[in-house]
Amino acid sequence: MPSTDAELKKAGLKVTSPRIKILDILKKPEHQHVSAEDVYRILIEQEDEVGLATVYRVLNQFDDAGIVTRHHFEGGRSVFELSAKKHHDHLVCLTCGRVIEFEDEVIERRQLEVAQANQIELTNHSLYLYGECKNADNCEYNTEDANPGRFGV
Amino acid sequence: MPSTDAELKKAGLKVTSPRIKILDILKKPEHQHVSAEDVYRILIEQEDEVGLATVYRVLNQFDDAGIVTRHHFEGGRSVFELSAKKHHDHLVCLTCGRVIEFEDEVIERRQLEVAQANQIELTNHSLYLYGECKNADNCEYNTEDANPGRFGV
DNA sequence: TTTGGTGCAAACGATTTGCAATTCT
DNA sequence: AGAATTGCAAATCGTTTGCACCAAA
Repeated sequence: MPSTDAELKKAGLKVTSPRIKILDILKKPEHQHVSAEDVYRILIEQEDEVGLATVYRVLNQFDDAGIVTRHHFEGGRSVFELSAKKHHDHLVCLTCGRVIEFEDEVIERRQLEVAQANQIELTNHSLYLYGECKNADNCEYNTEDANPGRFGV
Repeated sequence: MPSTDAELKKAGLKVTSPRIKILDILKKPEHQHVSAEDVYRILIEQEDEVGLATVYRVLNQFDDAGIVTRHHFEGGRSVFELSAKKHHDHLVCLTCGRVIEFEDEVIERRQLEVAQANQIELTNHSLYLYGECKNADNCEYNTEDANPGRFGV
């Protein structure tokens, strides 16, 4: 895996302090799905002074460069995620906000067939499943990771 | 099918002129997927004076009442559609903005299985397929219905 | 040095809200 | 009458931009 610096260079982006910090944040497993405001808040919490506008700009550049993928969850705001090596969809718990990634061959194949049947050349798709954890134990609600209401319906 | 008036009453909403006009617009087949601004524009075109704020309020009330379903297509703004008698997903042409509704048993079933496997009680889901019409002929781009860029990536 | 990047504040587009005037029941 | 609804303008929210200043190559 290339270093953060190398990744930025490869994307044709100058290696700057804000970009390094933001990319490093996105790389942390606990920050798999964050909004621009989330990133901004995290930066402030770790005492790094980066303007909100810069966060938006950098995130957009990362999106353009293919470093991150932008998602439109219910609720309006954009959520970013490090571009996965592998395609996957999302299962979101509406109670605790936990996001589970999954991939289903059958669904993927059917999507292509549906598009085909309608004479459409599929360029991309988005599938989100929303639900609630069956056992309170599984549910991360009340956990420090919990972000209740964030994906509220 | 109940009259517009009856539907509003059943939803516990007072029968007012703006609500009747908006619901009637939503019922037209050519307005299956419209944004609040779309509705507002249509109202003005047909010489009906209704405030934009009212359009938003009414659309939200309809959503709460289950009369319409709100969608979050790529691009930010919300698109509303008369609640379907039958569940379906969407296939969107990014070139002409045309929206094709479809339903696929296999996909539906797999979704439930995926949720089940992850101990999540599925409450709802959203699946959007984005692509481009294969033949320029099929593509409604340049048609009066066309709304290019509206769903642009 | 030269080109691109950054912060800040103002600008934006979509949507919501406070409030006084108006309309259903 | 009395409660719900509307219009308008001001307020929000998430996001983008103009511009003077600063930093990487």
